[in-house]
Amino acid sequence: MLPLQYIREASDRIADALDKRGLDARPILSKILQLDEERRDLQTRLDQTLAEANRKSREIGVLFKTGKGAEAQSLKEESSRLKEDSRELQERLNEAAEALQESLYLLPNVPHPSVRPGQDEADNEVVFEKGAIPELGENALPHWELARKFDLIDFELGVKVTGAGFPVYKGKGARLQRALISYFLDLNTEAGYQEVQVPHLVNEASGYGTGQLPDKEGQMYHIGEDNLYLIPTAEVPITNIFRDVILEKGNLPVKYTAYSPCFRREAGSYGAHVRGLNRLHQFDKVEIVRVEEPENSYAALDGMVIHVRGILDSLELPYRILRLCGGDLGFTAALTYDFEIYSTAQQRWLEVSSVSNFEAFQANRLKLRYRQGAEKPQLAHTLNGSALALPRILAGILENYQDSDGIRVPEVLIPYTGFDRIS
RNA sequence: GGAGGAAUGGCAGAGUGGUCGAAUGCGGCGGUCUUGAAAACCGUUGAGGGUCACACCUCCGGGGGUUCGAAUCCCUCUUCCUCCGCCA
Repeated sequence: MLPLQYIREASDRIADALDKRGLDARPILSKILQLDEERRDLQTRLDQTLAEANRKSREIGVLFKTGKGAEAQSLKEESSRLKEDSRELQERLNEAAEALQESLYLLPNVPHPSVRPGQDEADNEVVFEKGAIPELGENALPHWELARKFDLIDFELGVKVTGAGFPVYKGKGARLQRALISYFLDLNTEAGYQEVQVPHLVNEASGYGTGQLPDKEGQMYHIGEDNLYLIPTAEVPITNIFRDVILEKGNLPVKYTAYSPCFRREAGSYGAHVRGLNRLHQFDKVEIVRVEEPENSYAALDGMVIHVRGILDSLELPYRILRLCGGDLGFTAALTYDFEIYSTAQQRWLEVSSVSNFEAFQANRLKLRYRQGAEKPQLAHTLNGSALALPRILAGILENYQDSDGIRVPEVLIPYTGFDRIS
């Protein structure tokens, strides 16, 4: 949610920037400005009415105290009348405020100046590419066949226990997965991110706080009986730690990392592109989250990109970095870099990380602020990224590290797996 | 799940109908004193709306009600604590 103050000051610039998303926000913006004015007008009138009523109440109090209770009667009646007026004003104010809120929820974040206009993923810009694509023999297999051949992942068993998209990892497959989680957490903590373990279910307020609600309701699994949602990413519980929080400037930046399973309904996606580990209902991810002061948030974003690059370099996987175009940019993000590794056996790129700056968009919903000394609190900036998402990394390792009779384990992971080869 | 108790400012903790946004203590900030620091003393110290700035309005867990007037009374929800039950 964009700060209202910002919309008042820069609605034209916002409209121009949102064109890059292919969205004409002008009608919504002018409605917001109009509702805002209406709301403020009603607020002023309500305040005046209440001020008058308060004054009379105080007078009545004084009259009673001085034993002139009889004189209070007419004041009581006047006060009652004011109270009735205020009730009506309050109702109209609530309606205006609610309408304003609804309109504000419709508005996505303003793209950063470096974001190009574009329709969809085809218009994303490749800003970096690294790593040789390995030459694999003709009998190179996609990861789902390797997983079956070496008994690493059992997709059918997952179907039996739960349903499609909930694989069972076995033996060295499970161990490799655990090794990756530990490896990522170690690298993140070394880079100054504090490790946290967070709940995997969140309440409604948290869903709103990070922007999954109300826009992406259908993406999350919902537990109706308790009105809780399974997290689609650790971003939700981690960032909501800071809901309704005022941080001291000296405590910024805040850097957290957490491992969590992620649950996504992914309604309506079937077919070859979701085969194997490519897209799951439950997957593992290690997330990094930062809270920054606005002046530093883009430097922080760069730092996160460099950090994620370092992880991919160490795994020696071929990867590229995309700057998302306006049309592909998530609702809450101002700037996003996607990381994709190349799946040699499938001959396609797989997204393994998405690193974003949300500027004040989430902070505004969260009421996440910071302050220096006696200054007025102001909205912080939030950022997050995957470092990294597991299943596709696993897929990439299986495919790119296969040879004629097995799969090598990347050098850096051997201390974590305890074996150097799957065969 | 059953029975009781509680929820107040960064923290602790007063306040049971009338200038209470709220005593007091601790903490924070500023100052006096000091070579410097500590101690002591003085001052200051919640958030949001609104205003050029004031005024003014809202907020004492959330929502609703009674009243001219609610932190204070009533209803309801949530959370926490104690006891019982169940349990990794």
